[in-house]
Amino acid sequence: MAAESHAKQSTVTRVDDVDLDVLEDTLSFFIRSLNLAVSRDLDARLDGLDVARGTGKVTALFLIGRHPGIRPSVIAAAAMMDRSAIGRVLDGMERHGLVRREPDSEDGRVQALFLTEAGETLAAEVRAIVRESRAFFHDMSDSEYAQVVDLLRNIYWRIVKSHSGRG
Amino acid sequence: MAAESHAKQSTVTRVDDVDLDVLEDTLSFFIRSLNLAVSRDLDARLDGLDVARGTGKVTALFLIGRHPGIRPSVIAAAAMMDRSAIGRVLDGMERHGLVRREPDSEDGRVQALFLTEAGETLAAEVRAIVRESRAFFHDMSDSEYAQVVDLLRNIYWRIVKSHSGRG
DNA sequence: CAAAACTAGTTGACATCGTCCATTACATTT
DNA sequence: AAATGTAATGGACGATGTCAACTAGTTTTG
Repeated sequence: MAAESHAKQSTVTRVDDVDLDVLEDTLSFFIRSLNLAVSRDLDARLDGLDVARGTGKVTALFLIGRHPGIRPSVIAAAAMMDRSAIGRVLDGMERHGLVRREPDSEDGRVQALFLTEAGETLAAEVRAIVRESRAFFHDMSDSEYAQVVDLLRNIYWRIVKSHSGRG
Repeated sequence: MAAESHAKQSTVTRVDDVDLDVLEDTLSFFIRSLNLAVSRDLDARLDGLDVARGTGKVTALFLIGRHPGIRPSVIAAAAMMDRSAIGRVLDGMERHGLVRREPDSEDGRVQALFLTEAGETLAAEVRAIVRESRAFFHDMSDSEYAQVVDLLRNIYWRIVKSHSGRG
């Protein structure tokens, strides 16, 4: 479909002139490399806020805030992470006094997660910052932004659901 | 713009019913979490091929193949990575006999990178596999896929260029 | 020509992350 | 009561990205 300029090779000195080969039309490449840029940007905005570094903390903060009593495994699934990884994230957040873990009343294996006062406050701060992170994509129009979000959101939910159904 | 259902909280047991709060309309969230899923998928496809794990190896392979004599710092910029990180990636590829490093004839500080025979062969294999990775997004139509790629590609190049221009 | 400033690449230290595996505790099924 | 399955924890491991310090070569400046 796309223009496959697969012919000549040439040495380059500046990134601007680089040819990415197949990667030029590969969504996963852009997701993977933009992930680095986006994470750096978010980390900078969240600097000093107890939730910097990693997608897990922010996701956990919002999910617990929105669904008090939620269990760790649900957060793991939504963040596309391992249960043990989320466990460690929660350890850190508990240590920082953001999260409280209680045994679930119905199921003894399960933990129920709640935000502390500090957690609620932080969630509000972070919510504002996350909204501001839209600025990183300042050269996209609102409709373009909404378009990409819609398409990626669909993929996201398909994957999340397919992993919750089976294995 | 988007439906902000910011009111009620409720406990959930399944991921399917989860409300992501602001993240639901946040591009960086989907990029960050899809990055994990996409990387897992690619790693599985590349299993055993000397380039599994990490975006760096694949990017380096294609860039060197396309631009023989390219320098490490250009690859670093294109992969949105640190120069030192790329250096380590190249160490590994050199150890695996995929890449050759030569001193640049014009500038003594600079290295010129080339693929070995094995590198060329691998690049061809990986090119095919990367094309197949389109299957991961099988529930997107070709036009939707092209749409997202176009939009993300623009952002990608803006960031790459802005980082090459200044600091 | 000499000193200063800059650039390319390497190296080591460090924190984080994701994965794998074993273990404990509890539930549900039979 | 026994077996199977699920929730969470903990340790070990490898890979990754970042930062700062260092070497070496180049360009600029006076």
